[in-house]
Amino acid sequence: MSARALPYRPHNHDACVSQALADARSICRKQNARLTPTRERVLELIWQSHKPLGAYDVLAKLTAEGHNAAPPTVYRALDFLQQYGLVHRIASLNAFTGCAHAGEQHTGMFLICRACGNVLELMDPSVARAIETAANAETFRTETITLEVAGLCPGCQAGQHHE
Amino acid sequence: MSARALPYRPHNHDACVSQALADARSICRKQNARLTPTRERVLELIWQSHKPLGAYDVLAKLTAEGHNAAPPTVYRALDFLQQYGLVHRIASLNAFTGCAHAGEQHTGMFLICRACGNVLELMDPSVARAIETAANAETFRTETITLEVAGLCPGCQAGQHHE
DNA sequence: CATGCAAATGTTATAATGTTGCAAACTCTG
DNA sequence: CAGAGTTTGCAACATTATAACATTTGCATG
Ligand SMILES: [Zn+2]
Ligand SMILES: [Zn+2]
Ligand SMILES: [Zn+2]
Ligand SMILES: [Zn+2]
Repeated sequence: MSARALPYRPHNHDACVSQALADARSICRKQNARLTPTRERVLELIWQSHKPLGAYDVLAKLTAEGHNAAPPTVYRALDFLQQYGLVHRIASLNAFTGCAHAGEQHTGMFLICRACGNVLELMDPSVARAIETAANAETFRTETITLEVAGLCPGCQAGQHHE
Repeated sequence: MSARALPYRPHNHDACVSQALADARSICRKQNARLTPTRERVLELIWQSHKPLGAYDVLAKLTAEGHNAAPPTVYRALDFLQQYGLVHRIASLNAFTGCAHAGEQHTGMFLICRACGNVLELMDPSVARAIETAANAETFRTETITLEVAGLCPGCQAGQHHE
């Protein structure tokens, strides 16, 4: 057995967040994209949760800390972050999660625990290949893949629901 | 080359719809589920379009034909139809489409054309297997899979956008 | 047939999610 | 600094989905 994936066991999540922000700054710098304070703060808020955050969750957090924000503030920041591959939108949850493989070419596959709400992003080339093959067989030109798996994470299978 | 899949070429779609309704009646009868007039009409409206319909599209059609319907009317019918595997919800579109393999055990994979809006539902065991394998490797217990591929259908790759 | 229960529907209101349009402020460049 | 392009503030609005409660319907049973 391999060790449990990071979101499923205790760890210094502040370090994850710092790393993600550092990566984001680097990615944006390379592409001359402006990671403005609001955008960076939204990214940070999203990373601070292992569970995907809804746009209005983010909005509430911004408002709570005195930021004068409206829905477009958040949606624009999220659009930017998605565009540069820093966050993903989880369609089945109407929520957003930090990309665990920012900068790398990948097709996100999300394992979403229905009990604890945590999400693990996988990068599995063989899944991506199988999907491509199936689409090609129909002469379909693939552009974006939405792959979200709902179920029970290791922790919650045992009944011990964790945060 | 195999022939194009059904939605991508002209065919007698009325026959598709009739068949789908007949199947639905049979499936419901077997399970003692009541395919009431409203539920059946919603299923028919959804099948009559190769493009997924939003709940409010369905509502508008019902209203247009004199049915005294409100949002819950439609959402309840859709919930029922989903429960018995007669329609699928496409999360990335907030819309619903008739299930092309009702009654069969399957993981739906949807090819969604961003140009013409048509959706083709595939049933590909090797894709399902690859996803299961990847999830199992993380000790994740899969319950439901959302797999939606956006891109260009064969017709629209040539530039000839069709209905 | 009358009664009673459960499932289904009607009805109104409201919640949750996402967008448009325009003006003001900011940032970079020459 | 002037001008262009980008980002933000702000108000209104659009779309999607649900809650709560009353009413009706279908069906089994006495
Ligand atoms: Zn990612
Ligand atoms: Zn869990
Ligand atoms: Zn199906
Ligand atoms: Zn097309």
